[in-house]
Amino acid sequence: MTTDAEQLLRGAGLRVTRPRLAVLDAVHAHPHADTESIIGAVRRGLPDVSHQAVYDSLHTLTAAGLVRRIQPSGSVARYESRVDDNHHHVVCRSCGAIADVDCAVGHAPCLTASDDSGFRIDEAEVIYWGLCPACSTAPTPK
Amino acid sequence: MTTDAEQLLRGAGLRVTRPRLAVLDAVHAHPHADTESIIGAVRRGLPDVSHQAVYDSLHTLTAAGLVRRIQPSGSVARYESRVDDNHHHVVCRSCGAIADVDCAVGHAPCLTASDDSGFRIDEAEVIYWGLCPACSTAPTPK
DNA sequence: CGCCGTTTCTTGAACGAGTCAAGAATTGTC
DNA sequence: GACAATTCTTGACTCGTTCAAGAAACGGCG
Repeated sequence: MTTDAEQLLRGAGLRVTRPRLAVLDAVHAHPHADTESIIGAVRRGLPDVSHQAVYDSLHTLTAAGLVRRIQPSGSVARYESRVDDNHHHVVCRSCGAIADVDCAVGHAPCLTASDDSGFRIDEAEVIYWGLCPACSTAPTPK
Repeated sequence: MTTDAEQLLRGAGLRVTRPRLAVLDAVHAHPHADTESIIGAVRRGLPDVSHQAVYDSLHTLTAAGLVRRIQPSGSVARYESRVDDNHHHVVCRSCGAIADVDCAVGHAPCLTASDDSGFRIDEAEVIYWGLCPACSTAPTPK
């Protein structure tokens, strides 16, 4: 496992550091986790990492395209390791649960807007809002 | 104009207050404005409104469906008055500019996920990421 | 194998959008 | 007009995230 992560980092031209390896593992192990959860997961194997190291690592990994950052309205930043496979997310309005959804309309056509206003579009991000199975049957979150 | 806004509020079963009217006007006048801009716009006509009144009004109006809240990753909350017409947004990665885009695939089919994981989906939100015309020709944001 | 320059991490303070809470003012109804 | 309910004002406060300075780790080189 560590070897995997190490190769990913080297492949991206990044230095291999303990915090980065741990962060990469944590994101793989906990898809859609927020930063605080990732800090917790990282510290299980590396008790003394600073929160800042995790923030820095997440930024670096995101910039390198090794993890993806998502942030639905009203939520804190979350991270996942599925990248470059054109999938989207469903978010529960009630409990905030997130699940993956493959692209609705085939391969990657979501990238086509009807009128792009002159923008050079490079990514289409889709978030479906609704209620997860649990909240759907048992309403009234509060 | 005020009459319009007043009818919208009454139609939604909301009390008609000066701050709410001003907020509604401001959102109509400045699509995709963030909260701070809206506060500024509101205070041009109503100098003594508290920021809290604006926050409250925006929440109420959003809950009533009179305005829509959008919040692209890394941005603060923004509001717009186009509701219920199934349009999406393009966001410039460089300068943060936002433009409207009509639904790519016809009427409202974006609401169909390929596999909804058991969620009861009620809305599909699409954000296209790219570079606006200005940033596209003049690169290097920094 | 050990040194060196660069990058990354630690520590701790700071920031800003947004929220909470208590009391005063306003709304709409009787 | 007066009352109950809602909304607004004021001001403190939270929480995720960023900033900044110095210490430590990384990896290329001899």
